[in-house]
Amino acid sequence: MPMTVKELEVLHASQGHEKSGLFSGISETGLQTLLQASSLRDFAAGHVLVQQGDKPECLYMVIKGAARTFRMDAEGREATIRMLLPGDTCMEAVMFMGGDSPINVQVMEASQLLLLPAHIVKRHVLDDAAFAANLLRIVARHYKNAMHQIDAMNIKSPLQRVGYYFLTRHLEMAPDSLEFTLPFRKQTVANYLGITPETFSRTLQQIKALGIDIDGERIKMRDAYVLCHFCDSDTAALCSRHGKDGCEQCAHHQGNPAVAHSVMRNTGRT
Amino acid sequence: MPMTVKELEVLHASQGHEKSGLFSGISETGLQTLLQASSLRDFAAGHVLVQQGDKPECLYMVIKGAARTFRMDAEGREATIRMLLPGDTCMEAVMFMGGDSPINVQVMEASQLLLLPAHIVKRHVLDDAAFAANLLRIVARHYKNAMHQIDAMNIKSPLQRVGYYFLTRHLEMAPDSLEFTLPFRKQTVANYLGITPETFSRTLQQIKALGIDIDGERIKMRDAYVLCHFCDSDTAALCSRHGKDGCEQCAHHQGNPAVAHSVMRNTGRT
DNA sequence: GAAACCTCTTGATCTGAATCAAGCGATGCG
DNA sequence: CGCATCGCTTGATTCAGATCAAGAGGTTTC
Repeated sequence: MPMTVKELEVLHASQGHEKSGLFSGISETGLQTLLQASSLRDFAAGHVLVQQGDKPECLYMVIKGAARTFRMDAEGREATIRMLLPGDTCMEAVMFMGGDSPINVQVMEASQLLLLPAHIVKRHVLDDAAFAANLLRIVARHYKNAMHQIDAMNIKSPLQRVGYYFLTRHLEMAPDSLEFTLPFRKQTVANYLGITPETFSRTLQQIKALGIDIDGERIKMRDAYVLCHFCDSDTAALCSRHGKDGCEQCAHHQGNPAVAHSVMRNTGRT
Repeated sequence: MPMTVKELEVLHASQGHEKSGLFSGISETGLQTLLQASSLRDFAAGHVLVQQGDKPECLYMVIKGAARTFRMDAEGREATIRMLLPGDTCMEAVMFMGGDSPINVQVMEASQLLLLPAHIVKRHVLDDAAFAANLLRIVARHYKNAMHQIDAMNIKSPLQRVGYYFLTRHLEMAPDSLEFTLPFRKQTVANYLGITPETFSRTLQQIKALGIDIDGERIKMRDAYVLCHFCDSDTAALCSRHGKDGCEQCAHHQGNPAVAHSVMRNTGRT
């Protein structure tokens, strides 16, 4: 089921917020090949696209709406891996992992997605190094994000997790504004951060005390530097204010004797 | 500093335990190009190869010894991301993330590593789709691993984490034996699992009660099915005993009404 | 327009892992 | 040979976040 002309138009219109770069730099004919094989479909809120254990059949790109990927244990408790907004893709990594899908994918609101069959993607990777490189970049970015999640869980307190999440949200959504919104409902964000909705709620109270106004899903910062406490060396690179005067926190990123020192301990056998 | 003939021999000898498949399926000339540009070096235990914030300069492959990748927060606390044994590579993903390295890499015992300069790797990816596909597979596998870590932290109790870790160790190291060893010292494993050494130690006591004998770093299972409790759908695919009679636990993987049911709740707005 | 529902918030209690603090047994060194 | 060191274990205590329970505010439904 190739796409109709109308659908292609919709897709092109969507390229504006195309963050993933899945198609960037690839030849026009290559793009045509891929799009011919794809289809554009609408899904209702809550629709489950992929379940753990399914064979990965498609790469999904969110055109309109939102989705999430998550894992579930035997008791039915969920750990959110990623939350997707328009332009984001999922299952690109899964199809190269080998074996069945380790994740569930669920549409979170009425959404429109582009579906690209897995066998097409796999074949095209071997034909087109630029496409392969794009996928590599995307998967590497996911991996980076996963690493952040890991150390957030291992290391950070709820306040730090939420603060860091706010910082990345702010930088990604509206770096020039003192205001941004939560792109998902609070319980979803809480699960993504690995805390309960109750704890999330209480943590928001603490955040308010730092000078951030929270009104429903609207977050208003008193000034541009209130989130600097939560900045780390990765994130600093994305922040236009990094190193400026107001950013007191940044002092401890560059030299960071604590790091060098701490790394040097802890040698040892296998 | 290209490799000497002798070093090349060492490398080829090492291909036996080459898990990563970094070079599999690529042309002989391509391989030569890559190896010409690489070097083989020895490092002492504890040596830090990369620190957070460094520019990624090399891809590292462990030939002999062991290494680990980890992140550190401002207070100097560490979260281990991966632990590398011979044949494993690191920094392949980082060089495609853009920006500085979000991780530290440290050699854990006297080790020999292959160093492949980042600019060579990046260039070769665009020349050789097979190489790009190999990298994609490797990074995807890391990502999968990271996802396991995430849900382990989010969801699982220490007992479940350790059990799951033992299961994967067992399947990876010696699927046909009732015995395997911890490849790292206990405090390192504990950190990888996101728990303290004390908790790890206590958890091992619980594990013993399940019929697993722990003598230092040697782990002996009473029978092949004692770890089945910790199996999940991902891991089942690797387990030769999956579905056999002794594997009672597996019953709940196939139908798994809990999963289907639980997924269906939890719809909702953005 | 009232009732039912849903999300989020707030409060009280409980639990389990971190922390603090010894103690044990190997290994290495003077 | 005895002492120090290191990795691990074990015990006691603490405390943060989960859980349980209730309530407030907003939206949908009939």
